Amino acid sequence: MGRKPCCTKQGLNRGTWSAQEDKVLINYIQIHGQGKWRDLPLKPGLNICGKSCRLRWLNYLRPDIKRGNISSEEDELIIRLHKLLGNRWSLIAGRLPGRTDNGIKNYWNTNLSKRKKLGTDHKMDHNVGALVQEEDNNSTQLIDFDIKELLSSSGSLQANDHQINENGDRIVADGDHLHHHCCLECSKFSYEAMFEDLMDERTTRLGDPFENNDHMMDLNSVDYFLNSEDESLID
DNA sequence: AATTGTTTCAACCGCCGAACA
DNA sequence: CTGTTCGGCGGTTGAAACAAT
Repeated sequence: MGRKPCCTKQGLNRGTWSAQEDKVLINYIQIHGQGKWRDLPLKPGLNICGKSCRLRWLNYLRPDIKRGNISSEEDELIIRLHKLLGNRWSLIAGRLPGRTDNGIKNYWNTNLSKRKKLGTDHKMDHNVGALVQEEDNNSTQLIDFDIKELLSSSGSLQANDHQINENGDRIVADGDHLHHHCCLECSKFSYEAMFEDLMDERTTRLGDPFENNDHMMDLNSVDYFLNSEDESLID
């Protein structure tokens, strides 16, 4: 019944990795590839839990990793992606080639969150101008959300003639799209789900702004993606 | 040079969904 | 179908490095 246990987790080394342990791990992955973490503690000279091995490889030893020296472009991108995605570090890291989720999380916690507290990132605090498509009696309607209002924790949100109160309850209009994001049973409004759908919907219409060429993504395309209007959907 | 305070970031922890026997 | 583990994730910790006194 069930899987075999991965390791006994008893008597395994913890803490800072030695150069020898790094060498064994790199050697193992070169031969066996990633993903066989369970077998790693069995390797001679590597008495470390497989989970720790995975973390060491992904966050430190991987050959394509970039550490430190976050460029201003990356800095700006992290802020914008964080505004869109929240603390979903792996998603953010996926858009920054060579950067790890742990690295970006650390960077945010030590630099950006501090900056935000000091109120010095106001230049990034512009409207994204999100558009939500809503089906209503077979006609397509656009709802223009003000992202600043959307992200504010208090007050009601205006969406044309629709309103969403601070509890996330839609109190005027009806529509499939908002139904999708407003869990009426629990009255919880999911910004994340809404942003995900916005991203998907815009990607379909405008192409993937994150489609990169193995290196740095094009910030201009992100600006276009985030700020462009699609006149074809407006009545 | 010694001590104390601050910052950085690698590593750990616990949770969750997927996979598996 | 059920119970268990794996792999992945975000939050947090704490040792090491650095700065200030």
